[in-house]
Amino acid sequence: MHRTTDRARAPRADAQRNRDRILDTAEQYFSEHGVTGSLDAIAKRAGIGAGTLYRHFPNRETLIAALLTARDDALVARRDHLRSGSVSAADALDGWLDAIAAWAGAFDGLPEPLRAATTTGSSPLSVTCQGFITTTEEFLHAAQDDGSARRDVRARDLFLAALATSWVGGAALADDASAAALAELTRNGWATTAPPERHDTDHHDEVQERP
Amino acid sequence: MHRTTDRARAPRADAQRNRDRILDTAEQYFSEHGVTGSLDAIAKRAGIGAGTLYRHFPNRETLIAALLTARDDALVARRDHLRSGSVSAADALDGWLDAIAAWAGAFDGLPEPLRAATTTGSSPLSVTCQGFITTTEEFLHAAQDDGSARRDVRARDLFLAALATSWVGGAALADDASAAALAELTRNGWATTAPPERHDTDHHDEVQERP
DNA sequence: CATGGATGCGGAGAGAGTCTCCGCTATATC
DNA sequence: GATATAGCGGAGACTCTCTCCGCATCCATG
Repeated sequence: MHRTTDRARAPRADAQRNRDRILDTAEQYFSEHGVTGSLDAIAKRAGIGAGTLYRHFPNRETLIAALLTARDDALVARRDHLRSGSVSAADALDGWLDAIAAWAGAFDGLPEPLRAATTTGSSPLSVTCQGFITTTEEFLHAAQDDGSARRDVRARDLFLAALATSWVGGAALADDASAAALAELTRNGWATTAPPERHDTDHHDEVQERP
Repeated sequence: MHRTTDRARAPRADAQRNRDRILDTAEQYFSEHGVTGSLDAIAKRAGIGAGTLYRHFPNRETLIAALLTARDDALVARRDHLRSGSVSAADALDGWLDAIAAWAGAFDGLPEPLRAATTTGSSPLSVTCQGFITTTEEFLHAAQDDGSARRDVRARDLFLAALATSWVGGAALADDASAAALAELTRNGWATTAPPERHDTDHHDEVQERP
């Protein structure tokens, strides 16, 4: 035996390089063809063998998750900005849900695996989604506490609604207006006051729970 | 030449029989495996060759559309019932959207091709969807006219929202409550009055269009 | 620098699915 | 019955996912 410590050996340089190449290529390929694009095609374009791709990312979901962690940073930044910003709780929640929808729209077809991940606990995507649901909860509670959000709404459902918004606007040929409309519909849904134009006289006279 | 008339020959009996077998088998298979189930497997289970299946239904979408026309009748019946029923315009719209969501949930994964069909004009599913959007428009207009629905909502978007509801509750392991929540969210979204419990004092004081 | 074991590479190929092609069969008509 | 033909079936071309394993590469050590 040659090693005296039991720390793992440093990762091989080529392995790291290949991983990066895969990620770069996948980012580009998924942008062009959506998240259902061929993985073998990505390997070929990246100039590596299929086996290498599958060793780094055993399945499509893992690859997507890795791709998304890069973007997670942006979302976390947005969260922090909204958190510390001077906007109202309602606007913060609104902004956050917008951010989720935008994030879920990073690639064509992305909402589908995200929804699957929110309902089937065990996958790299699941933990990401779970984290964002928790953040949604935070914003939602704040909005509920100051009376600007209905109390009979759950964070998980708002998250799913944001995903759904993204899903509706999904496929290449979709209609942007529809996604916006669904987002608006959702906002009207959770807000305590039916917004006439947006930011109107807020008479939150009726906030009640559903048993 | 043997025929003197130029009438088309009567359709072959086996063709009709095969078509029916395919439809029956597909109905069953899709119920078990969702609309993405293998078409060749359906052919095999139906006891016919793959070629026969593909001659009758050149692609999955066509098969789905054929399968759905059977169910369309139920939806049309529901429409007529709601139309002539004594319920309020708001309840009619609500009931109709419910019916759409239920229809779109007939098979796992059905919402996806339906959404695709609503945005890409040319397919058998598209015309079906278009028809239902038109009906949605009818119910929506009625509700808008009596002030129970916001005027800044489009029928197409409500249809997509119903599809989205079904999509959220989609995959086998999904959470029924979430689908219900999204439906409720949507209802709160289009109704002019934020429903405290359901059917409350309706003070539709603010109905306005968005430019 | 040399070397040897661990680590990672790559691509052939198995398996599953979609869809086509075309020789043959079953069917409707005469 | 005879015959023209609509329709059948399944082999097989193509695509995609994913595995396996002989071989190349890298890094730690002497």
